[in-house]
Amino acid sequence: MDKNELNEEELQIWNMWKGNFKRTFGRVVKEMSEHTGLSEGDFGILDRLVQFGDGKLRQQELADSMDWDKSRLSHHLTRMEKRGLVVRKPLTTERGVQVEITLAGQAALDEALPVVSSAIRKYFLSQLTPQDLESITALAERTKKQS
Amino acid sequence: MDKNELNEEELQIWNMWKGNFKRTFGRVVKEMSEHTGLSEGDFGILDRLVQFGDGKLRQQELADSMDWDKSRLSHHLTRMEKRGLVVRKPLTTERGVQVEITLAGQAALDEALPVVSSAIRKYFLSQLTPQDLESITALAERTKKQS
DNA sequence: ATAACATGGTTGACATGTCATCCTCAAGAG
DNA sequence: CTCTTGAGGATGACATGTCAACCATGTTAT
Repeated sequence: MDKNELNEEELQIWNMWKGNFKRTFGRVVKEMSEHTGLSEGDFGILDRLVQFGDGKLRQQELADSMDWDKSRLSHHLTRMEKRGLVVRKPLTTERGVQVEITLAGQAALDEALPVVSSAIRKYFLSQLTPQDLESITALAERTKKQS
Repeated sequence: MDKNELNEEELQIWNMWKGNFKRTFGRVVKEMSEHTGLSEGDFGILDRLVQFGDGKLRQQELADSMDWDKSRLSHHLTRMEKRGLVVRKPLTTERGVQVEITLAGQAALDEALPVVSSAIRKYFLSQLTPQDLESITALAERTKKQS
């Protein structure tokens, strides 16, 4: 048995797993962006601002919670600021930058939340069996611990 | 019960599923790109050229098999051609363009194949239980059939 | 034949991601 | 105090993705 190359079934599993994610995730993101004009990144940022910081967060904290590096976040915030979704203010107490959601940002988020929820239900949750739930949970645990 | 917003567990499932994919898939892609300089798109294109067309494919067929639109593929091929991985030639028999893998492209693919296989084993296949296999297969079937 | 339409591809503009580099400011080490 | 070091960000260059417009060439209807 060849240790290197994947056999047909192994390749199939990989391709099904990848294809399923891209299909489903793409549907959810597309439904949101078509209905609200927000991208996945936009939504993640706005959502964290209100969930974790009551509308404002330090830039570095935001980057950590998104699992983005500081450069990526900086670029994205620049674009979002230009669209009026957030503002950046220097911190007074310490070094760093405070990111705050604007009224327009809050409005966009409020509009997006139900769309996202229903899309996740329609394209993802509704397709899951109880077995799938177990599988997803356990697998996520396992890969999180990997090197 | 609120039909719109997701409850805590539903949100957890979505986030675990999404997080697991991005982590695992990212590890595989990163391992390949670090070892061979090929991106995910590069690899998919080169692999299909040899698997489905013995080294050459019509551009539109390639786009279909990648599930990419023609624009995306056109841009990507332009960059790959510049790096010497493929060449484009007008078809003589009919309208359209023939994409051919070059020697350099074949060499890059040969180098990448074992790296990709071992990365998929290490980060993905090795983490799967028999239950996971069933779950992945059945779920992929279900979502493929969705609207 | 010619007008309408579909197919196969390219292009430009812009959004998103990644990487390396640079800048500023703070905390310690000498 | 000066020198190094690291944290927090910004920036420029370039790769990747998306969308709409464009162009050329076949096909079909009238």
